[in-house]
Amino acid sequence: MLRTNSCGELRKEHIGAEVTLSGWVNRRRDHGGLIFIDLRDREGIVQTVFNPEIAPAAAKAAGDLRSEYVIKVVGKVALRPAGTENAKIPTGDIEVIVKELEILNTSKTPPFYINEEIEVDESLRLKYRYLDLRRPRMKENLLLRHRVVKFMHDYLDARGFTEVETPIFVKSTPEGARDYLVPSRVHPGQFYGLPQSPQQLKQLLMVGGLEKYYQMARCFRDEDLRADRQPEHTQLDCEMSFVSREDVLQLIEELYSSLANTLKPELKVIKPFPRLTYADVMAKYASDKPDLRYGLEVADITDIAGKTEFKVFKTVIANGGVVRVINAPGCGEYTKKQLDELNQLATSAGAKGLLTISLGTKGGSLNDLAQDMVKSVAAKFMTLEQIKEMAGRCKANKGDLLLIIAGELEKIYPALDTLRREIARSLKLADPHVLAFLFIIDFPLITRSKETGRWEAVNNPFTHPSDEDIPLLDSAPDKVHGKNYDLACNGLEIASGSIRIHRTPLQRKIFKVLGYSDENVEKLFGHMLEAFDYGAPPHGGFGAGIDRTMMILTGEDNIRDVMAFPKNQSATDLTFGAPSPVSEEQLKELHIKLREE
RNA sequence: GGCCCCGUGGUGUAGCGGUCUAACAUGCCACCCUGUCACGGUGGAGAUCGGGGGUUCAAAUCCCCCCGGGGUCGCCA
Repeated sequence: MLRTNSCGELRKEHIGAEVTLSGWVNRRRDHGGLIFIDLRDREGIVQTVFNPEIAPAAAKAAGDLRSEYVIKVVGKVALRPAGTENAKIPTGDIEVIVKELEILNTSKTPPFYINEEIEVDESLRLKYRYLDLRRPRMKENLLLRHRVVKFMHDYLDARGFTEVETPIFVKSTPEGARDYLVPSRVHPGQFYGLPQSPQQLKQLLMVGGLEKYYQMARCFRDEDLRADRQPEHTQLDCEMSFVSREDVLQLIEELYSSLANTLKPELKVIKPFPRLTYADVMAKYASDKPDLRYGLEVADITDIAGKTEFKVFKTVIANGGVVRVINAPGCGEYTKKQLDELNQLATSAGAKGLLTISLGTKGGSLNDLAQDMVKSVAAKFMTLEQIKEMAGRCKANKGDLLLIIAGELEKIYPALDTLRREIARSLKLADPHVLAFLFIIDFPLITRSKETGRWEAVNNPFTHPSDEDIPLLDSAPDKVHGKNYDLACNGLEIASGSIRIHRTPLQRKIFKVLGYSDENVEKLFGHMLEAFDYGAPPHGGFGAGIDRTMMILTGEDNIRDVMAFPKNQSATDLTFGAPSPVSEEQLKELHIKLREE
């Protein structure tokens, strides 16, 4: 027997028990005579004591132990002598007096600390991921991830959902992201595509009468990586028949709030989740996934700006542009350098420039503000009254800093969003103990493509248009809203879904508006349309990102820290060294000849 | 592909033209140490400063190119 107990579970009630423990040497304190070994397993750490007077052989052997050796000890749980308790660890009241020691395996000195929470170069962590996983942070993240997924399974099972697996080798379509491809050995020159999501499959499951389906679905996208994006990620994929948007939103809200309350009770969830239309979030937060843990709302001051003598404003407005402001509270005394940095940030996010107006020093109210307290390159082109009016729009006070961006509406959103995040970050406005969920609804269904100038689906072509907007499909497709919805939290998009089209004529109509030829529709979506013809029920659902869910629950700002074996930014797996070349024989079997670049 | 940031003993950092024959902490090795818990003490090994080129009397330090890593835009639900 290798163990009777885990290291981490031992408490006062185990005193007197003879236990066998196995684990890793977390730390060794060799006093010459007495040797203390902190023994670590998944559940925690316990102090073991080697006393040459009690067990001479074991004590002698313990002198050779080094960090990360794997050992088995047999000993007795004892109360620690008075005054030597360690309040920092849960097992700190007791210790194990060792009688026998067996070294199960030795270890080389690890390339980085496992027993200390020190920031280590991430490439090194990824190369030795199996060592990184021993560290408390990664271990806790993976254990929590398991409980989150388990909670979702239980939650949905209790509500009558059935988990159905869908294939990983599916058909490649030109829609959406770039597909990962798998060459077919049996069919020369042909390829499978890996699913970007099981979208069509789950709709067909609804046609198949499953009614309530879910799956922990692996999704693949061959696009560049980001802090919250990996080439493969896991989605809680869910679909229901005979539901309205309201039913789906209720389910998501219940699932996420009970999940957070159960597994992370120390985090505060604001209920009910606010629902904002896409138009609202863009106007107030310049983002479709705003962090609502802080205000810093964007205000429109186009009208006031138009009355000033500031030429930049006049030109922008004359060209149909707008002027927006964000208040940076208490930043009125920012230095030239700090203002330059904000400017830099705004311009690199696509703004033509950033106008700052410093509202003097803290103390007193906006009414006390005098012209000579105002600092801005544009100060002489506007009256004190105009400045106060702008300040009032964004609830600014004396001592604050107005950040103003002028330009074409669509083009200034990124800069406003960037500034809002930056101010919140530097002022530490986002409470790490709050989960600020919100639903975004009433997205536009169809938009004009920037590159091709053609109409394209904002979400996917299966999203049901809002009933009242259906008549607009011919006259003004861009005015049509969809029955889709997003769940965002703390600045991340967490889930996304919609009520789908379930009748062929409407689906054909959408394809027509999107400019698909009849021939293409048959080729790409014929199987879907045919399925709808056989009594497809009304249905809708969502896909929720498990990895991003883990990010908000753990507070990690990088998706790699909630995955066991993630890829780095260049999509390589540093543990295995994938991707890698393959043999000529393998290529030949797949009928593949490499191209000269 | 564009922009920004980073690369110094095993690890984390300091040094930012000369006093660097590269410092500190920790880890590692040896010896000492019977109540520590980031144990303590003494001694020791360990770095061609990511690579290449250039500027200079002199480069870890300045410039250029390359490589690697991260963030971001494009791309992507």
